[in-house]
This record gives sequence, C-alpha cells and structure tokens, in this order.
Amino acid sequence: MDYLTQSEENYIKAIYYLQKVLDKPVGTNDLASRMDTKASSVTDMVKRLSEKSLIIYEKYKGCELTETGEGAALKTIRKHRLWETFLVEKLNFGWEEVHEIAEQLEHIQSVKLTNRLDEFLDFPKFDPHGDPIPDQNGAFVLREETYKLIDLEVDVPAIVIGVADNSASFLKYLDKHGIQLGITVKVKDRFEFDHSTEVLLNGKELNLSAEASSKITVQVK
Amino acid sequence: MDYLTQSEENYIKAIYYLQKVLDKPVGTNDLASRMDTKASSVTDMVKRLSEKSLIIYEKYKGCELTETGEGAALKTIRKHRLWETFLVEKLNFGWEEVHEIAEQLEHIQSVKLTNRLDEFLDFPKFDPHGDPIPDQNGAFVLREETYKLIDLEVDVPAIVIGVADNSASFLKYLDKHGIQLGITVKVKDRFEFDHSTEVLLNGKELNLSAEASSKITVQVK
DNA sequence: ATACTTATTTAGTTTTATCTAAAAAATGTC
DNA sequence: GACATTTTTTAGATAAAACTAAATAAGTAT
Ligand SMILES: [Mn+2]
Ligand SMILES: [Mn+2]
Ligand SMILES: [Mn+2]
Ligand SMILES: [Mn+2]
Repeated sequence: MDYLTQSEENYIKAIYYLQKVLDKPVGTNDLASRMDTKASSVTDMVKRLSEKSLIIYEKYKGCELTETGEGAALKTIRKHRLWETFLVEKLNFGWEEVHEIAEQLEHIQSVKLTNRLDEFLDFPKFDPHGDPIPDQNGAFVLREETYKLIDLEVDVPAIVIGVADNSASFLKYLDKHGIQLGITVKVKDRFEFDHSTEVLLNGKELNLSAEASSKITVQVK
Repeated sequence: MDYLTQSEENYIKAIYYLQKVLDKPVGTNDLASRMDTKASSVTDMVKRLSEKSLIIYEKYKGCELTETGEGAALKTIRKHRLWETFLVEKLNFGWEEVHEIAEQLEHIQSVKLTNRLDEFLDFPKFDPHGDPIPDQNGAFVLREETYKLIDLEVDVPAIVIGVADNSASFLKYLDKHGIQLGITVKVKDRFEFDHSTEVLLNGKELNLSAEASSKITVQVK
C-alpha cells in the first residue's frame, strides 16, 4: 500500500465517520457536506480512492471502506488523538484549541514517531474529548453503559466521559459551566416544553438545553 | 502576509541557505540542484515568490530574500530545529533520524504551538546538530572562534559544537567513532598526501578523512 | 406511468507544482 | 568580436484537487 495524500487521508477519515453514523453506504452528498466541498469533487476523489482499493464504490450507490481503508482511517485517527493528547497533557493547551492543530499533525507520516509519542504519553486510552485512541493494530476500547445526558434517567448518578462535538464554541461553553471529563452529574428534572434538563453538578443546579445535553456522553457508575 | 504552501516554505529555506553559502544572488541552477528539481520548475516558483514579495528576482540575475522572505525562512528554520530538539530530547530519537521527520513537522502552522514547544523544551539555543534556533523574533546566537576540524591548529584543544552535514550516513559514522557534540578533540597530526587528520579524542587516536574533518565544527576553548 | 425533485455524475476550467524540449540570453575562449 | 558553452527562460503537457454548469439517474408523488 503506497502513500496517501493529506486530502485522501481526510476523505478516508470522513467516510469512516459517516459510515458508522449512517450505518449504510456513504452517499456523495453526505461526504460533500462533511468535507465542505462540492459533490463533483467528491465523485473525482472516490474514483481515486476506489482505484487504490481503499473503498468500494459503485456509481450512484455510495461507498464504503475496505479493510485497507479502515486500517488507514484508524491510523490517521490514532495520530490525531495522540497529538491532541500531547497538546493538552504536555503543552497545556485547552481541549477547545487542539482539534484544529491536530488536523495538521495527523498527516505526519513517521510510524516510529507515532509510536514514540504514544509511549511518551504513557499509552493513553482516550483523548482529551473522551474519544478512544486506537493502538498500533487499530484496536481501541469500547465503553459500556453509556448514554447521552439527554437520555439519562432522573436521579441516576453518572460520570461525564465524552463530548459529541469538538467545536471550540461548545467546549468553551462547557468550561464556563464547569463541565469537564470525569465529573459526576445527576439529572434532577426534565422539562417537556423545550426538552431542557436540570442537572446537579458540583453541588450546583444547572439547566442545560436539549442541544447541549444531547452532546454530552455519560457513563452510569 | 498570507499563508505559504509547503513547497514555498521549502524554496524559501533553500534560498536562505544558498544565499549565505554563495554570498551572492542565488542562481536558478543552484536552487534547482538544492531542491532536487528542474531549472524550469524553479523559474516558475521564483516568479510566484517574487509576486508575493518574498524575494527580489530579476530574469537571468537570480534572486535574494526580502526582509519578509528572510523572516519566513527563519520561522520555518525555527520550527524545524525545535522539532528536531523535541524528537531527540523527549522522544529519544538519534540525531541521525530527526531531520527527515522535521522536514514534515516544520510545516505545521500554529505559532502558539511553536512557542509552547519552545517553552516545553526550555528555550533551547541549539538543535541536536549544533545549529542555532531562532527565537520568536528570528534572533539567534552566533558563535565565535569556530573552525572546521580540518582547519584546526595542531595541539590546540577544542570542543565539537556542530556538524555541517545532517545526513544519516555521516551522523552514524560519527556515532560509530564516538564523536558527539560537546566532546573535546585535539589534532595530533595532519597528512599531506590525502589531507587526513590524526585526532585525539577520549584518549584514543583516530584518523579522519578530509571529507569527515571538513564537516565537523569545533570551538577553541 | 408520468412528472417533479433530489442525488449524482460528466464535461470543461482553474491553480499549483511538476516535467520535457526548445528557444534565448549570458558567459567564456580564442 | 565571433563562436561555443552554459545558464536560464519559454512553451506546452501532466497530475492532483478543487470549481461551475449541464446532463443523467434515482426516488417520490400524484
Ligand atoms: Mn479532533
Ligand atoms: Mn478528539
Ligand atoms: Mn534538519
Ligand atoms: Mn538540525
């Protein structure tokens, strides 16, 4: 398998993501909107990726990753999340700053560098946003008993273990309200009319919009 | 000043290097051989760089960096050398392995990352090959009383402070013979017929070819 | 089944960065 | 100063990655 361009790596990552969100072959328009590009550009690229056996693509039917393609996706995701961890753990960046920078660092090729970085960070299992970091073989931890905060039962204590949105605006919003990975939350009440949730955290009550509570992942203790 | 492509950054670095080696405007062929590309490609690129006011270029007369261009070169060199230092100091790479990887890392854009890395490494003044690391403003240490080992007077003790060739083959050769930055060397004898040098280091005598001794920088104590 | 709408592909351009081959300018030699 | 050699530029092509506009296929509704 030869070298992938940055653009190819980005497409592969997007297909990997959409594949598990949509749970069916990834359409050209899905990819176009995810990649913030035009459908015609996507068609060009999927032909190339298919040529390289990274995806199975059939005209008008969308595409899905091959084994090779999935391996490539996991390699890039591994690098992305290791770099994010490095930036937060070693260089004291905030979790809202690192995604952008990691979008560039994830394309550095050296496998030895990736593995040394992994070791330097003590083989972290999760990145600063709670997402699992694949190991050298692409294996990663799958968590059990997880819910979105919006679905958590009332009065059941749970721990915040992840965020489903890595945008700086959302993460800064969480910072402002003292929500970070590892804290314990309990739903006190839920309001019918706007689907907002009253949660208890750090002894304080806080009202979270449906928008926010649907993007916070928790695990029941 | 807008964003530079990786290719543009690489050309600017090459021009910076050649400018001080040649000490006159950099010719198209000089650049072509340094960049391992064709003269016609260079002509295209220097037109673009000139358009962006990074260099002064006149047809048939070669080019030289503007203030802006020199600033860009120093920014890239700073990143390159900081990353090399990181790889050696923190990830235990050998000095012969890091140049290649840094060739990629030097193109990561975040200024904040560069400065945080600098801080994380404790503001190093030199990289693993003894080359000075420019600070945020492009300023760097200039050393005095330095010679190439091939020019060092007999029986004058000196310290190895740099290498003029970053190739893995040369650096591995130095490793093999116990030559590293910081060690003390003394020239015992010099042979007319092949210009080789007999040096004393770590109590042992060693014969170095003209090739090798011309690539080792030393400073008289 | 026909017609409308949406999704996708095709065709034709653009930009960057490269190449080869040929032309033109600069330089060196007698 | 004319001729030969070297250096550099121009012209024309190619490949990757984008775009716009137009054509075609698929899906949906009546
Ligand atoms: Mn990220
Ligand atoms: Mn992440
Ligand atoms: Mn280097
Ligand atoms: Mn170096």
